[in-house]
Amino acid sequence: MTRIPAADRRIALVRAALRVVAERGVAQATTRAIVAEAGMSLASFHYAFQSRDELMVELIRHVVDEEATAVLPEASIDDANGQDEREPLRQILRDGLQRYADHVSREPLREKAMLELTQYALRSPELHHLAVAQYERYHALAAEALDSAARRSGSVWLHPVGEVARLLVSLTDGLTIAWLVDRDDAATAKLLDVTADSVAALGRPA
Amino acid sequence: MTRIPAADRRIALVRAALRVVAERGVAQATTRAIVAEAGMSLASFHYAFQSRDELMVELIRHVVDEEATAVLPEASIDDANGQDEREPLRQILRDGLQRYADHVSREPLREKAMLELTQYALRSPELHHLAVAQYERYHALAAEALDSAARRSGSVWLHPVGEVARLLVSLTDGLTIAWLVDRDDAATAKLLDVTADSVAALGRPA
DNA sequence: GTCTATAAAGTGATAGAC
DNA sequence: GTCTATCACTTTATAGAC
Repeated sequence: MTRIPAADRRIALVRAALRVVAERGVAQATTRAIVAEAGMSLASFHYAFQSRDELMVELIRHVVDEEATAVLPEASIDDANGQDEREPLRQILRDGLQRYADHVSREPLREKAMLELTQYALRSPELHHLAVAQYERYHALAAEALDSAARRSGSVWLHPVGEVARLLVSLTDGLTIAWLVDRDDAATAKLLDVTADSVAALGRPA
Repeated sequence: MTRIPAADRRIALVRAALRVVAERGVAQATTRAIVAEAGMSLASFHYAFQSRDELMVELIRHVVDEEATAVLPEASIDDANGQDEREPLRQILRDGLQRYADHVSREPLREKAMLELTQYALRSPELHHLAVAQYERYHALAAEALDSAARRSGSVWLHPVGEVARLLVSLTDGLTIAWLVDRDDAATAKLLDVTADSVAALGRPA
């Protein structure tokens, strides 16, 4: 049972589409631009996908799956070193935010693409549920990271962790937009300080 | 010196364009859709504007000017009643956030349009500066509101107010996106509580 | 399965009558 | 100034040869 070529083509086209969306935006991600990026003919596109919309659905699914692992890889790794030395909650948050900010400034086009794809999904009744799934995923990941941070610092959250998670996701979305607009690294660094302070205030020693 | 008709037409077209963008998105805001909304012929569009891009520039300028007054009308009004009775900082913040959230849920299409227009501007070198101006404006307005909140509550901010302002703008952007995605009013209400707590932690009694 | 060629519909912009 | 008609181009999608 070898993998059928159509499936491979779909994957190649989705990846090409993501590159085009990142580089030039959703509006410029035409079928022609995508097949050119993938090195295929236009007809091959419609052999693999019934329509451009069908590709967009798969594209959004794809980035939701990927982004999850790309943005927050800190939750699990630092959790192994038991209860030996406790970092302050504020510092753990600051470090995590820094990792996120580094990710954004390393791949600004990708983050721009994520935001555009979310809004694209919000404009289509058929795609809206994909945006909902995307943000459920974000919230779950943020909650995990916050749980881990509380454990490692010996703290507890004063609000349900899901509520703090929604705050954290809102914060990261907002700071991403602000940075994409003005690319002000100094302001972002200070913003991370302030953010770490304000979120850390939502926890207390257990 | 009566106002020349072309100027009126430009205003009418900009307003029509905003309605189209809000209802159907930037991608669907074609010249034809806009003139239909404005009740004009296609040729009249190009009599008033050289190109669609020229209208988009004016549209973004227009919404930046308007949004400023629409979103944060609280800063000045409540400031008049001197030093008689002091509200707690946390409560002032919570009320302000509630006003913002009410605005968003009252005009979700408009907020969706604002976000789309920002991203549209971010994709064009010629329009990028408009997004920068938009966010400078937001940050200035947020700083004003935070100054006012500190005064009314007899508090001082532990960080420069500009930094807290950037946090506040990021927060509102983020919570707007989250709500546009899942329309979860209960989660948003709790988010506002958590947000007010965390931002209030950045101030202390003077 | 993969191509070229083309259909069918939509786009921004303009010409030219009035 | 304002319209209708149209140009030149791009888009998604398909037909049909190979």
